[in-house]
Amino acid sequence: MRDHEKPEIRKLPLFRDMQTENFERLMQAAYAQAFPAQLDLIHQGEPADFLHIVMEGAVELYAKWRSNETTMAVVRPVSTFILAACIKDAPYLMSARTVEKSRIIMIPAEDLRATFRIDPDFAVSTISELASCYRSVVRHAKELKLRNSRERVAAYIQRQSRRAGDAASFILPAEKKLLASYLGMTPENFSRAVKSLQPFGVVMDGPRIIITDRGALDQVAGTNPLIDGPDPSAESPRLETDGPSNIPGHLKVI
Amino acid sequence: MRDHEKPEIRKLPLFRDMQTENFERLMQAAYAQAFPAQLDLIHQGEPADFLHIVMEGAVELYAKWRSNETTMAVVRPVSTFILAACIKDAPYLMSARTVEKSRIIMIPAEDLRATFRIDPDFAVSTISELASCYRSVVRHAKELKLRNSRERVAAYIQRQSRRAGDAASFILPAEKKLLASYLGMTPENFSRAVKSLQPFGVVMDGPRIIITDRGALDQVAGTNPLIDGPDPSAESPRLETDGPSNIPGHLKVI
DNA sequence: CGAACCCTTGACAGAAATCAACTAAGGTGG
DNA sequence: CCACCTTAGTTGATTTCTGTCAAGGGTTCG
Repeated sequence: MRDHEKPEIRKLPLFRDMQTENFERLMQAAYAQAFPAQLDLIHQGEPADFLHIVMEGAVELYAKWRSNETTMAVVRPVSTFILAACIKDAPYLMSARTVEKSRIIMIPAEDLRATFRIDPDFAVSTISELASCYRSVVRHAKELKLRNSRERVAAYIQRQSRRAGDAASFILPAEKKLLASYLGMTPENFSRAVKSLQPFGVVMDGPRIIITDRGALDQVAGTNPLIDGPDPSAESPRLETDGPSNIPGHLKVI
Repeated sequence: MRDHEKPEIRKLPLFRDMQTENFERLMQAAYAQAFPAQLDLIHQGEPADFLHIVMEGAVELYAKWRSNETTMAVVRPVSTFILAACIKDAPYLMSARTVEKSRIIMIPAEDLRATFRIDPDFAVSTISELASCYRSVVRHAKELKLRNSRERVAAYIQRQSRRAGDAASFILPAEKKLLASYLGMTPENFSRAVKSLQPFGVVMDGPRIIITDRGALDQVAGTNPLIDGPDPSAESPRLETDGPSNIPGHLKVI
């Protein structure tokens, strides 16, 4: 593990409050490794042996069934993933592959479980992290069930713009087919959905999205904190609330 | 609270391992109340004040957006619900209403949070409970994204049969329109989906489902523990694994 | 008994997936 | 450096799936 990485991990909400001694022990048991793009890290169904942390790059969490495959999330630095499987000592429900060249740290699940049993502060942090993950997936499921594909795309654009500080223009953070899969539609339909938002103030120029009429977009997107997550401008220094959804160590939004 | 209820709550995985003193204190702060059918208990967006426990009856967790409404889960005795919102001290992401006449116990969220900070065993139980909830929603999202409506219905029938001890026949545990909403389709389509399974060994007679050809049904359903949950026949006395999905205190499957 | 309500069925409309064709961009190997 | 190949993305045509609307049978409950 590189020198600068340990303090970065220590800053994550999950590890921030634990005892230094326990943190150091966890880190000693950890492995760090670099992977090229498009490499499979985890297969769904395998036993969960390691908690993973993305230090650089990006990792896609996806699921397969028969011949279908769908993206469940994309994890960016610095964040953990597949925490729940490690805790339950159960098979991974999702597979993971690198989207780009990535640097990953792996902490043995066994050590993790041992640590939250002896370190109450770490246990509390784990509770908080899991509750956030849970709420994140609930939002994802709500979005899938309540919005149609055009509304999902509109809301997604809305969220990204908001994350960029209410920017009128931003670059899509991943390949469009990946976004399409995350949003539960085909690449073709993603393309069409964006195009159909043109009368509502959305223009796409290659990887760039330009919002020309936010009011009209709002109208279609119907953004709602109970689906799209809390407003990142609403500062929430308290641990008890959902953190902003793209801060290091927080949620797995593309 | 009735005399027999406290020991029942104590048996839940969430409360089983905590210190007696802390359990007693939590119970003292709790309210018990009976509600008629179809009564709203919780509205999404409200601050999470109480952890709820269903002692009798059944509670539907649902979500609304614009004019759409969808069932996210049905909780049956004895189980907790909306744990994550309580932990994060954040707004409920889902609403809740009674399906039938129900008896509910409510534990102030504040006391809950205070308790897992001072009782390490309770913290560990909370971690385990949350991880289970998380995995449950991930499965739900996977099912929605990977299976079409007929496959979802087939898999649902498969799960219910398995839960009834691989029974060839069972009674649907809720109104069909509720099941349809949970499975992400309209009541009309649920009806048609079941009918379309007739050539694959499924007959519906009112509220009763009869499986005449399990092999054919398996073929359509493609049941998979990574979507449908672990096999309840696989006994898992260890706390670390996902428990059977309909045992008291465990997951929110209809 | 009437009034809801649930469920089913049919007809239709709309949404989304699939298939096919084409462009553009990026990478590879000569 | 260029020809070639692969891949992402877009668009159109078509099929399939799903939702909507409407009607009717059956049941429950006041």
